[in-house]
Amino acid sequence: MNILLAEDDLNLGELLSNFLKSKGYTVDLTRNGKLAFERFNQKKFDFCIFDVMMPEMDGFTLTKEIRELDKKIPILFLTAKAMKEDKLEGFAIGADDYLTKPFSMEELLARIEAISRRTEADKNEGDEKYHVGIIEYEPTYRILHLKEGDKKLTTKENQLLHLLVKNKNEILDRQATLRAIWGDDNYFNGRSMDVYIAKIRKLLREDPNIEIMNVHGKGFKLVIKD
Amino acid sequence: MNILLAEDDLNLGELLSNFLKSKGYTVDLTRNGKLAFERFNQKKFDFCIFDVMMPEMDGFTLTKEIRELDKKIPILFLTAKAMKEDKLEGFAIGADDYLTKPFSMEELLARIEAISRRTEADKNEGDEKYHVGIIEYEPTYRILHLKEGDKKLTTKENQLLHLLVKNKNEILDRQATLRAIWGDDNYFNGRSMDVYIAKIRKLLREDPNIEIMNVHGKGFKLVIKD
DNA sequence: TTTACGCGTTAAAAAAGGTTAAGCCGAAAC
DNA sequence: GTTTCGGCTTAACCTTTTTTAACGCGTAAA
Repeated sequence: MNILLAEDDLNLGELLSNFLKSKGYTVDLTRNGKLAFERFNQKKFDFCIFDVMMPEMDGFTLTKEIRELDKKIPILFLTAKAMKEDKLEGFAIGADDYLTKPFSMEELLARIEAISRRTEADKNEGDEKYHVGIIEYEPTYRILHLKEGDKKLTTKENQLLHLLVKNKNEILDRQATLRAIWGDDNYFNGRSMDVYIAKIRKLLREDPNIEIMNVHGKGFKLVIKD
Repeated sequence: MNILLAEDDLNLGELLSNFLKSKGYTVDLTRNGKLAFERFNQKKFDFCIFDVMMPEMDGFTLTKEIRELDKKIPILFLTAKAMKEDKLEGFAIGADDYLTKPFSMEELLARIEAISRRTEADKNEGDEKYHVGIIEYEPTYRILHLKEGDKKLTTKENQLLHLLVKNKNEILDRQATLRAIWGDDNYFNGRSMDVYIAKIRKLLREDPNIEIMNVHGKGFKLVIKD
């Protein structure tokens, strides 16, 4: 299982990372929210552990950004103080659990396992495979199975399509998507994204029931008629 | 089934959310009425559960706002105290049921299922399809089936028409609609809405029995003669 | 009945998006 | 080391969508 760990205290970070690795998990340690977000968009994770207070981008902001793109991934917060408001805000934005420092390693492990068990039901272990209308799509291998043969997607095409598919029937927020894939939501990246939407639309034309509709000023939405 | 849950006590909120999810429902948890209202306007829900007392916007106000836009969606209230007046007021503004804390999960589930069963008759699972006079309308795909062919609606046209149709024969409150679609009921957005009403009237001219009438100072009302 | 005010409608301005092609740049091939 | 190629960005041009402006009319309050 891949865990994304964001912790600015490097001693604690290393400690946690090593402990979890010793328990058989794969751990990516980052030292602030911004780096964690970048990492999140590069690799597929199954679990997140975020320190609340971090430089560059705090755990709350990070969680909000991630929740725009992934509604399901479990997120566990670490905090120095037992501040109730923090706790409440944490849950409000989609945290799954909360751990107050100092905590024992065993406690951490117990929480991780508990949450994993709970969310295991709808977990996509390993390779994902989607059916987009009549088209099959494998984001892991960046392949789109079209009538005329398999089409290999480029990195950006794949990232964008993957997000669209994961958020089928829901609006994929423009800004959040830009920050997720391009790292910055400036004007030019926005235009670049529009170009990619055009590319993807062309690829999906094979099935006339597939539509990537624009929600003016908000973002895009993948809809499939049937 | 999509449930909108508004509860400021995040511990309780999480508890409920997880319980309902485990029962197969899809749950969106928000921590106050304002956020709940925003969420309500972004996604299609089948059921609401609101705490009465919340910061920013309480359950009553929230219900009033929502009832301006949707007369049918079932709303269940949660309250800490067994205040009779609360209960009465709750029903007065359109609550479907009422649950006093503390309550058991089973009780909650029973109520939800009871209410759902009761209102199931006119439940639109998935894709909606309306008959506006002789014109067919599919809000999900933003399509209006006119004689001369299908007309694709823009985001705003669709949002507004959808609200009108859902509130057929009833006044669609001006301010509430503006807040729902534009996010703000200032003067300019108001004029913008008037422009859209004009656009929609033009589109619906095909059937002379359809009329979007203005209720001075209150809002608009879609009526169909026959 | 006069005076605001709210709405109806059309047109123009502004913003956002759709699409294609050209340019750029780094990695692989030669 | 140079060339070639693939992928991404930027530019250009056009269309669509939304907002703002302008002007006229009906309604309700003073």
